[in-house]
Amino acid sequence: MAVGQVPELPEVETVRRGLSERGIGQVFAEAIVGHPGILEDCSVQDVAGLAGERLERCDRHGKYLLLRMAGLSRRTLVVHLGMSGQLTFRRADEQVVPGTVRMPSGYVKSLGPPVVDAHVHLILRCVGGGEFLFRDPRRFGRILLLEGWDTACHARLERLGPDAISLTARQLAGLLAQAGRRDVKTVLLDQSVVAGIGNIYADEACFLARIRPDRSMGSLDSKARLSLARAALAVLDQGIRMAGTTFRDFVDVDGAHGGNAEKLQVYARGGLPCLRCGEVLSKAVVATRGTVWCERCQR
DNA sequence: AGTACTACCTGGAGGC
DNA sequence: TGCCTCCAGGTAGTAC
Repeated sequence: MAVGQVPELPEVETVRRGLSERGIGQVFAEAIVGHPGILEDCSVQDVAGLAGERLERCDRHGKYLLLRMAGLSRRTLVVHLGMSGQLTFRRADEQVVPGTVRMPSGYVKSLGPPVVDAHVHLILRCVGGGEFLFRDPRRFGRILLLEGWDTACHARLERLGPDAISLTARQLAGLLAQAGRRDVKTVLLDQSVVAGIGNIYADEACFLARIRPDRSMGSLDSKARLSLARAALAVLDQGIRMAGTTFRDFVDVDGAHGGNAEKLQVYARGGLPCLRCGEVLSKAVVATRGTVWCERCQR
């Protein structure tokens, strides 16, 4: 079966944590754009102007990484990993060799060296050696450079709803209640309702909550909405603890794969038996996305 | 106004 | 073996 890999909230959070460990305090010596098409509302020259800037902190809103620059400019380099984006860091004195690393959760990840090829669209060289690499074969990723730390100044970020894991289950359930009569899955994927949920975690949340993804959100009572909200937060939390889901491309800043793929209950399992009841899992297009659910478990 | 659909893009998988 | 076609999906823009 053809499967994708999508940087959703847990994957982007995994990258953010790695960048915070490896990148904060680094001063950029040079910024090189490989493919200008990934830039949005900024030029190659604008990005080159990052030379001399120091990375002060790394935040995240939904699937967007927010690299905050120190100093007078206080600019923000915004990175969206799109479908296949990777943001890795290579230390100059570091020979990255394939191996394993044990996560705090106990999961052992495999390590691979960052690949440098024609799909690397941005290189941020650091003073003293080392470099950030943005690599994105499908080029759905985007890079923006904002003046200041206020991300609401750009339309793309201004229309985002609150970050999913900043919410309590009750708060999230409340947002779902206001989301109209669209399919449950359509609402979960709508970044203006809540930011961070993509196709994988939407399907997993529906399965955990025992709710069909093609039901109208308006048909859910308050108890079901709360159940769905709790399920969404639970699958996101598990994804973060497992350092993300890797099918093919997703890696953290050190080139390590995430461990969540083996935890998935429905995503990419269409036609296989339900892990809860044994029923053959259904697969169809819902909200214009490949969607898998159990006819028996999900109502 | 709210909702639905399509273009963008490339690598991998499967068919013949 | 190799070529061809199809499929994956996040977001903005367009159409209804």
